[in-house]
Amino acid sequence: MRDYPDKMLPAQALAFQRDVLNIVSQIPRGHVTTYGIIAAWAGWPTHSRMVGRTLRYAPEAASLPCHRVVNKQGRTAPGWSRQQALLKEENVTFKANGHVDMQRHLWEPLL
DNA sequence: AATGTGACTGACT
DNA sequence: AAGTCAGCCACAT
Repeated sequence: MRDYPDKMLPAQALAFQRDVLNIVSQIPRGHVTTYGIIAAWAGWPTHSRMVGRTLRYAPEAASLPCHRVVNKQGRTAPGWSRQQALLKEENVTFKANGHVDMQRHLWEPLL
């Protein structure tokens, strides 16, 4: 199983995974970011789905605040109901439709 | 080789 | 607000 795009050279793949995990680790408490933003920041703007894969299979996922990653609509990960509870614990607010209030909590990496 | 399935996104209705 | 559809990729069947 690989957690990175086919077209990447091994060195790029390592950088991609490193960047993804690094960004996730930087998301401030009470904020969220999106798969697309992470992918773009890592230099592969069309690989938002790969970010999801990388997080899903990341061994050290338990030590990362990966619950602070949602899709652009503010939807939480399917099949992971606990994610919403974790976010609510840090005062992240949800809209009536069950989506994160992105307007208020979206965070983007700087530089 | 072909098709279906996602921790996705954007542009439509 | 909620669906649908087309791109998007790696993987499983």
